Amino acid sequence: MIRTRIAPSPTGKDVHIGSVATALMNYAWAKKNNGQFIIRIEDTDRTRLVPGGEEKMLKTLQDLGIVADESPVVGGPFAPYRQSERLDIYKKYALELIEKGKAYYCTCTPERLNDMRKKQQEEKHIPKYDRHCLKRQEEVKKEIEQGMKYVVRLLVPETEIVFKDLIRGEVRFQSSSIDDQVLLKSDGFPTYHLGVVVDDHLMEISHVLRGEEWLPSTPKHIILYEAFGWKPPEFGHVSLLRNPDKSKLSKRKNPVWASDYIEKGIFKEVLLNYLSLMGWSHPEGKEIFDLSEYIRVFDIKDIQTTAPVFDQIKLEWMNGEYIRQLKVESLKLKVQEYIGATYDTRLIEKSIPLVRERMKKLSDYLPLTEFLFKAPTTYEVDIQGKKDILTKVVSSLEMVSEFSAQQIGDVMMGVARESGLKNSEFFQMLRVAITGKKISPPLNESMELLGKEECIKRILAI
RNA sequence: GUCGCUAUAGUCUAGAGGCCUAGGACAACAGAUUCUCAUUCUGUGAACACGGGUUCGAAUCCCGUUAGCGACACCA
Repeated sequence: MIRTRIAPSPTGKDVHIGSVATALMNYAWAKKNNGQFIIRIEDTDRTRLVPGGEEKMLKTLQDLGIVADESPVVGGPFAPYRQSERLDIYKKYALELIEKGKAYYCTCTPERLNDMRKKQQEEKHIPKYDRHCLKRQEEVKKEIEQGMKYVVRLLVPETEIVFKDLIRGEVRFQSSSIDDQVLLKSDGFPTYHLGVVVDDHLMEISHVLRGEEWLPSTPKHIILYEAFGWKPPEFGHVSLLRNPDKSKLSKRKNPVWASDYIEKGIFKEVLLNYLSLMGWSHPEGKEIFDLSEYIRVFDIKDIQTTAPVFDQIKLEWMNGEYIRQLKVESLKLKVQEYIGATYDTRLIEKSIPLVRERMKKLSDYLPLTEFLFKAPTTYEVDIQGKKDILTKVVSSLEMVSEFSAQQIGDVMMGVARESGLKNSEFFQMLRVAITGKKISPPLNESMELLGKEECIKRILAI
């Protein structure tokens, strides 16, 4: 049985797009194999907890269509799915390791640890716990009985750890470079390492696809699995998304929350489609495809090892492609939902065909069509000197019987010819008079939408 | 600093020893269509990091160098 999971920490205001990318792969792998996809919340760091972060994260994932079979919201056979509610479990397993001699108590203070590391750094040694407490366990136990704060540390054995990464192949580490990891913190919460191993085992996770940043921690996890006598899952480490300068994607340099993109008017399906193309490509070279197709053709063995730069330009191009595929009615609904209910429905609907080719994202709609809802108050070009021509425009417009784009165009061509201006000059002047801008949707059609009266009013206002 | 991962155009990628005078997409540039912008269409420039091997033959395999990134917490 294939069971995958993502284990995000609610330390941000929403789900990180990097998490969305790995969630997508885990989800696809589970669904492709008729398995289950699980969301587990790893909220063991109380100092970094962001209020509301978990709810938002869970909701976004749900909205994106990455739906969990088991999670804190829907529950499941291995509940609870929130680590802060599983404290007893971690404690029990930490004690089991101590009994087996695979872990030990430590009462070293942060101060002592700091001093120790400082000294090690000065002597150019790698900072590593000196096992001060390991040699005095009886003493340490007494200290604990007297109420002293303590942690549980993993006793890292002297060995070589070799494992086969699903994406990178064989990877080996010497355990001598690994510190005796803290497993249980002095506040009774587990560290990531304990929590992730215990839960992945208990929840019967078969495949762990996670960010490359975890690769150096994997030997620690394997040591833990061995200490418990458990079979580790398959690991696959996915490359990290990058900023344009190739550093790890960060909010200082890039929008990183899924909601940043949704709020800009990037479609959810586009975010998934684009993210799926980070480090993976469709076997037929297709760029545009939906989630069900992705699930059908996705395979872990096709995941690339190089770390991709997240390119907003290409993301927006893709969104534009989706926009142009939409029917007028569907795009209208999306636009309405995006801009709110205060705009004239009829105008929105009529304007969609005019701007559909010009939009890359929903936030492009309003800047493009503002002039339809409101007369311009400023003009990008000074057309005061063209008043005599504009007067002729007005009288010609007044005579148009059927105020259609076609008729308006015919009549305006006539005025343009008489005006002595080049077509481009004439129409730019008229465009500015009507819209205030040098660039706009097709002018004749726009004028038709505004109606004869409004057009004349706007020209006379110059 | 130590350990690890990675290395095809500005970017995303195809490529699993001969099919590669390296393919596609975004971006750029040029042209066509056009009342502007956009769409659409056509075209152009642009890459196998470097050095050694292995082989009849290497973008593809091996080693080294360089570079980038990541990890070295009572954070995940």
